[in-house]
Amino acid sequence: MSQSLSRALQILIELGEGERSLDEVAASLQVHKTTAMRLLHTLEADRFVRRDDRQRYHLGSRLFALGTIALAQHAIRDVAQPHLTRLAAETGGQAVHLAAYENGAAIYLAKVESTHAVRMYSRVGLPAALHATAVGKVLVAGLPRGEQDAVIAGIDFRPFTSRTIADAAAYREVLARTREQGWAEDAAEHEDFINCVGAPVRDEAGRVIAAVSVSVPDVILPREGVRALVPQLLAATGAISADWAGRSS
Amino acid sequence: MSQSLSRALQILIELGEGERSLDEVAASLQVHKTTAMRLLHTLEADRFVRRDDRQRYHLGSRLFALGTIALAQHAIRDVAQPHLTRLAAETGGQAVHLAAYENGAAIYLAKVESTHAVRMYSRVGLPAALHATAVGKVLVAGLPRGEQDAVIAGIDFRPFTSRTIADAAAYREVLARTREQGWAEDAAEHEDFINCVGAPVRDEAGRVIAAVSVSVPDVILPREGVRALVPQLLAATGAISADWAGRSS
DNA sequence: ATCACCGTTGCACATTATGCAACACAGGAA
DNA sequence: TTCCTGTGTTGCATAATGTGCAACGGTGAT
Repeated sequence: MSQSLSRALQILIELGEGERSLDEVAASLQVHKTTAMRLLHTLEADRFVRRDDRQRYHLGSRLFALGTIALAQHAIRDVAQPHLTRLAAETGGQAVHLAAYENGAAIYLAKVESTHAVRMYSRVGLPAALHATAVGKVLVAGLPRGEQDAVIAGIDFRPFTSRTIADAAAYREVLARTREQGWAEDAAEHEDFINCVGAPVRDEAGRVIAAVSVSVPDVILPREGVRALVPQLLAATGAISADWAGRSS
Repeated sequence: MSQSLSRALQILIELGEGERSLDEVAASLQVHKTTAMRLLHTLEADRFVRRDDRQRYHLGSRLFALGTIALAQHAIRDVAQPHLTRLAAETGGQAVHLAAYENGAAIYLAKVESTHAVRMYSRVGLPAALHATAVGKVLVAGLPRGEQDAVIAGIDFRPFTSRTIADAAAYREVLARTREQGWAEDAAEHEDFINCVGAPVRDEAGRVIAAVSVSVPDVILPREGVRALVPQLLAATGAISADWAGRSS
């Protein structure tokens, strides 16, 4: 692992929280300001960061240039989008998400915003906890056995709510049930008062390549009401899977 | 400047052109594969790159997570968007762009696609050459004197077409004219058969903070026809500037 | 089973990243 | 205008990390 590079990446992540001065970056990294400055200048040369008139550092345009490409490289998004939109409409304007597994997390690739006033917070690009979300459970349940073991071993079972799964044994049971029934739920495990159901999108060989979820706050539908949305969810994921298979051949 | 970091950033830029294997990355960087691997693993740990089942490397989700933020940090986009859309409609469905200066280039922040079949290629996040585009000229013309001299000194006057400005002296004349008339043009200097006009968006202190352009292929409108769009362009940039001032106070 | 290819690990040392001291510059106050 | 403060920048020496080598491990095809 490269220490300099890690530091530079931390700078980028931190600038995602807001602009910074050289001194602030150096303090945050716990390095001398000269060290921070050289990293920042290197990042600036390739437009990963930019400086304003007052020498404040911001994220640069290269991030959105490459970000657009990175997102477009997830081709499943284009295939899924119309189905996600329809699913959102069919379920009464609930929030619908598409997510994929990446390096220890479920990453949101697409979303259809809820039309309701009360909603959950999410953003394309943000990771969701594998042990506390419906999409996370679906994605881990769909991993090959060896990879799944490695992933579970790396999970920090930190609690989001009093209902969050607390250990690997309980998680494995949930994964087994997810595989058996073909869908998963998050019953106020990630966020109090919000229930989700999720199901897998598969490629033509049956491998899980993404997950779709519907999220509903308690005030709109109780848990049983959210579970009642599973047939529509499964129809949508089935349709996406079929379209993906049709597209690949 | 940090050599390791530069190498890592080159990896990201290259992955923007498509997936790569470890060997391909090492060959491209001209380093031993162990060196490339360590950089890739560091990038992977923070989700700047991801690996697929076949050990191919791709851009990671952190890029679109941070990219979204980076673009949103350009607050002028939100203010300008409705005006860009209207300008595009008023000019008969031409391509309209919003750009800002960043580290030696004009960076496209927003665009309204042309509704015509024949159009120019551009993408949000991509840099445009300062010497060959209307937005480039507007942005450089609006820089403070000292900064402008430094920027011009750094320009590589490479030709895009036979009409591209070829040296700093000619460029300075064009900048002077741009300042005087309040707009600039690209008369098939960036791309054969495409003419553009551009004008500045200013903040309440009169500083140029962005540029707007209208681009039209010859087959749709000849150069004089594009110039005839300048009044509408100026009305739009004036309105954006006013809205920006109103928002800042 | 063997082979070829490609990713990974451990080690030593070559090279670069780092911090220090000094300097330069800009902005604000007197 | 001058002075002071704060912050970014430069040059140098050396400490530390990045690098390449050799060997190994794993996978897929024959």
